[in-house]
Amino acid sequence: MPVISAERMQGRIDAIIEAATSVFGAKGYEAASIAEIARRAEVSDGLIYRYFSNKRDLLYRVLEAFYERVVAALEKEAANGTTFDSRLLAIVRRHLGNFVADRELCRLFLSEVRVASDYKGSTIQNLNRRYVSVLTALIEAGIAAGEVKPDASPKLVRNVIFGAIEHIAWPYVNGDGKLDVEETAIAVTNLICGGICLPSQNKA
Amino acid sequence: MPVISAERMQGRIDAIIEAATSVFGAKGYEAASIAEIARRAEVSDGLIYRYFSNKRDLLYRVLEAFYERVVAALEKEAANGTTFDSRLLAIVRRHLGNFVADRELCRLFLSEVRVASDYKGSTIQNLNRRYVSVLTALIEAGIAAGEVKPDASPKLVRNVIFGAIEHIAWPYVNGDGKLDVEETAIAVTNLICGGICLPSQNKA
Amino acid sequence: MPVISAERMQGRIDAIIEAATSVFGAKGYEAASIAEIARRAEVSDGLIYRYFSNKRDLLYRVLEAFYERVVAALEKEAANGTTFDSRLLAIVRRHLGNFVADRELCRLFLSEVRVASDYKGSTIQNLNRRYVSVLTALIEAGIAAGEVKPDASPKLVRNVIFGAIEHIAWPYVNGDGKLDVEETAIAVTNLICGGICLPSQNKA
Amino acid sequence: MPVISAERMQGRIDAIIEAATSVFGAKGYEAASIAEIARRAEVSDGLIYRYFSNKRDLLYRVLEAFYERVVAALEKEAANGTTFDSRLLAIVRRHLGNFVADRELCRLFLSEVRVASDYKGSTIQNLNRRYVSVLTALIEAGIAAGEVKPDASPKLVRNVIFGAIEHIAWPYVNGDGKLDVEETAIAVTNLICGGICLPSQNKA
DNA sequence: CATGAATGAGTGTTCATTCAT
DNA sequence: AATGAATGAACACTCATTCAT
Repeated sequence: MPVISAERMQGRIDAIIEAATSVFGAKGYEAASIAEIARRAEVSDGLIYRYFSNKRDLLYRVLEAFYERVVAALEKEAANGTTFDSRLLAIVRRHLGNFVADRELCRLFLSEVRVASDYKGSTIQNLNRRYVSVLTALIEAGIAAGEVKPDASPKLVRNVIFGAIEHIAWPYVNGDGKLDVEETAIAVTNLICGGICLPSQNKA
Repeated sequence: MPVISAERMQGRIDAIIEAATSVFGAKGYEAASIAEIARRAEVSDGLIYRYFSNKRDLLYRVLEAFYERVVAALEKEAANGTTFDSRLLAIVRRHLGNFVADRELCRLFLSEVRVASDYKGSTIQNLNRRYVSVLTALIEAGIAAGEVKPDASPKLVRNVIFGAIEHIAWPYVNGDGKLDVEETAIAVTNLICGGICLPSQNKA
Repeated sequence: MPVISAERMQGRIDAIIEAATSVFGAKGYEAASIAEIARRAEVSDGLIYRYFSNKRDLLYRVLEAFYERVVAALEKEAANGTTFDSRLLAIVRRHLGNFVADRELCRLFLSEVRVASDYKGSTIQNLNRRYVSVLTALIEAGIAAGEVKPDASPKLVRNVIFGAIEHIAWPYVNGDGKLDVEETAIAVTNLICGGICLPSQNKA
Repeated sequence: MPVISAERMQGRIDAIIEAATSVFGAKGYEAASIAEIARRAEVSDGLIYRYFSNKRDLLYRVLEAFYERVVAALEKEAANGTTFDSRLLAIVRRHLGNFVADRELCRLFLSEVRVASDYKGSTIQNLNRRYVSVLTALIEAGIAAGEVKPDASPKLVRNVIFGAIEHIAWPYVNGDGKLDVEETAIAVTNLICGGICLPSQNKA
């Protein structure tokens, strides 16, 4: 029988995650200190270790909370739309939009987590798989519906699209340059759909 | 009149860079210690600071040496080929090949440098610009030659291609999975050239 | 609600200051190491940094504790006495006595602090000002009472007296020679009061 | 038979001392580096060790050169004058003047040497003894001539005077405040000669 | 349950000095 | 004689984590 109520406990956890989100976001993982997070959450240092096993775990939980939100939104997004083109555009637009809406958290993910050795096998990686599988599914559906070339590899296409978008968004995420979501989304979608080569060239 | 010959001096520098390459590669930047690098280079700790201004500088110099090599190779590669397709394939193939040939250094670059705050304005960034400009130039040439759609944005295309390749290569670079250079190069090149959508779809 | 009692906390601080006093006193500031101070205080290195912001701060706090004691004693001393002569003698005697009673701390102050660039504006300097102002006030009172020449500059006189005493005490403080407090106090006081020149000389 | 001429050797030594004087003067002993001194003297690091046994020795030689100059000047000064008063004033004036003329070297001496453990028994201390003995001799002469009270202790008087002057000059030497040599010299001399107490007081 | 005092491992960097060339 | 490359010891400070209170 817990001495504090489940609600209060959850409130504590949420407060810590919220504080950690802003401190990690503002300073990065290394430069952030548990003491500062505790202070901001109005909690003692030690309490953090009751709910999180260590600093790294706290980072992951911050990003999990974020990723869950983002995965849900993408999955919902994917339910809409009729044609392949429009649905692809919607996914690309939303993915790009995430970088703008949550720049700090995206930077945290790209620079501190995906690149780290403990990423493999983590909950975050599983969330990432769910996230990207939305696009894989769309492509498979596109093939089935005859909208996408039957010999396209869904996984390859998905990697090309996400890789492209992240590469394009990174300078912005890293605090350098602007990012026009709509324009970029359309350009990327068109490129992926139609390719860059002139048909005449291929015939020649 | 230097007390040691220029050759010996260069030998020292090379030994340090080589040692640093392997230690940084094996442990990552943070976990690597100057003392271990010095030991491996059979040099005193202090000597490293005669040739490199600090640990960070040493990391950059390791990657600069690598990047210079890679840039030169890509520029040479780009000089060959006749058609746009064949030249694009060559560039893609080589870029992918770099990840296989120098996995550790690529990981170092992707995980410790490109993501870091001191990347902007660094010599490495300039080398990176030279590197990617090879592709930009090819696309511009392709447009001029009527091989590439005139409304293609060379910069966007370049970002999509490099982003895609890095995204695809990352799991391998990070020590997970395989990477079939030839197969991947062809698949990516085809996708970029021809897109994924069936022409009939666009007409509908 | 602190985890340890205020007494125990103060005990820790006192132990650190005491340990620092003896280590700084024995080896001087530079040669003293935080590790040794911590060991002697039976405390971890890190704890010192909870109570003191850095090594320099620790030195200052050691001397502040000392100086506060000494200032209070001098101010109390200054309250006694009737004639100017007797009160001046008491101050001179006490100042000289401090060098004997706390040789190590005096040496620390003279050789590591007063001479340092961070002395200006420090708490120690303020304590020093309070300390010396006791003498300035006495001289002003002496002038007001007609015991001291009306054209004597209190500040100059004060500087001459403290400068003289410190100069005389230094060899002793630095571990060389003896210091007879009473004899010296009387000699200095007489010299300051009566000067060294024979009246007949001045008339001639 | 030396491979270089004695003149050239002396030239080297002088150049090193001159360079050391300015570097030590500008940065203090600790912050000065042998490398910088060597660079400024247009000499190799190693050569310094041919003429000076170590960094500390170099500091002492810098100050010896300075002190020899200053001692000679004071001894010459002391030869002039007729009355005790005028000769005392001249010595006090010159001593104060040294702080103004060679502020950096005086600071070096007061803050880095006189306070150090290796001062005792050094050549510098011997020069200092010669320097102050000029004043002792004057006082003894004053006593012999009936100008100074016969019971005045020459050594005590000398210490009071030098202590006072150094105490007064220190803030200026340390880069804080001004120093009016003439005014201060007169005030100090008068105080020492005549004392501060009113004769009437002593009779009462 | 909560606190926050206490721990202590871990390391980049400088520079006086030496000695092979 | 002169050089300057090479050495290597020495240390304050931080902060994630623990556990006595």
